Amino acid sequence: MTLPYYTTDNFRPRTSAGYLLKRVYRLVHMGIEGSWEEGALSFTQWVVLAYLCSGTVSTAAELSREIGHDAGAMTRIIDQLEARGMLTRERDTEDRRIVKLLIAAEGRTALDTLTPRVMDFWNDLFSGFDAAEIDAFIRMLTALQLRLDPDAGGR
Amino acid sequence: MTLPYYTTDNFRPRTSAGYLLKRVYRLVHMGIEGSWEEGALSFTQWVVLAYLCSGTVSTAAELSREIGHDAGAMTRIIDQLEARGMLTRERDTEDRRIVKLLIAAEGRTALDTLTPRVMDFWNDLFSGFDAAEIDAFIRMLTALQLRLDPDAGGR
DNA sequence: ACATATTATTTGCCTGAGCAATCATTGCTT
DNA sequence: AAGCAATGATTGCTCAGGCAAATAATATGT
Repeated sequence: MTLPYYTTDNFRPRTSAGYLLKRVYRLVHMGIEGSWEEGALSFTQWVVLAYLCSGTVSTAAELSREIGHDAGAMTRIIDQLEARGMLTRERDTEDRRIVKLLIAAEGRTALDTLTPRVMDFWNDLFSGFDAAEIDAFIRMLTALQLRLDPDAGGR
Repeated sequence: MTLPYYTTDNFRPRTSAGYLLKRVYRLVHMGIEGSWEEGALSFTQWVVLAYLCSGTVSTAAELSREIGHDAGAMTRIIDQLEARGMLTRERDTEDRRIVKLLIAAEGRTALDTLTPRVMDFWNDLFSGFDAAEIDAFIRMLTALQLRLDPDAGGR
């Protein structure tokens, strides 16, 4: 049994984990997307394409579960990507509820351009820290995620 | 000069820091707000009140800078809090551009109820980790924030 | 003093995400 | 086989947040 981390004395908005999580995420998100040229994909669209390309998911439902994104909103993101020729929809023949998503050539070239930029952004941000620190940071985030959403690991 | 952390081989959406940051923040946000009863403040409204109560900020502009929240949206949050009697606006007499925000008794009682719940949520989430791990996690978040927004430290 | 730049606040507009409802399809139960 | 629950995809609705413009007041430079 460990002691409580926060007490009335040491709990301050500025140094609280919630404030920092939100702030860092937002700065990263805007930092990455802001460096892309006008007319490029949005960060969220990139995430969807990257998941699709990784081969771990192939439908809208899987994507929304995996990313933790609303299914309705996912439909619209896919609409946009389809309209831009980044992917195609194909009704599954065995289970006709399912629409399989197939990344198109256009989508692959977009990924080839954008993914290295995302990696560079993170590598730049992480430069100066040693790998053990970063590993610990990511392990902590993973552990917190798992505790907040026990299903997350089983997927 | 350190080696790049991410390479084409090890960079996967699922284990990337961006995915984890977003997911953990969202789960925390919804976990906290979801545990409050119907009709309570929103999490964002609580954050604003908590900052105000801490005494480190006293105007809308300071709040939006501090929290990293849009100034226009901040006006509306303050509108809501004012409408619910949680705070009052008072035009500054020396610099008439400024509207000083004063937390009301109603606001203090709301904070007295909600703030311990937020602390409990975090303490619960952090239980099982030792303080050194949590410290390292928060130090890392702080360092990343500072690197992403160098002005953040000076405030 | 006067013109210009900056800051604080507010408003309108637009986009994107969450929620609930709907429809089609499949799986399960009896 | 029929009924019912569960799943996948989609749509309309609503709301919150980001952006840009407008307004008012103050600071700065010449």
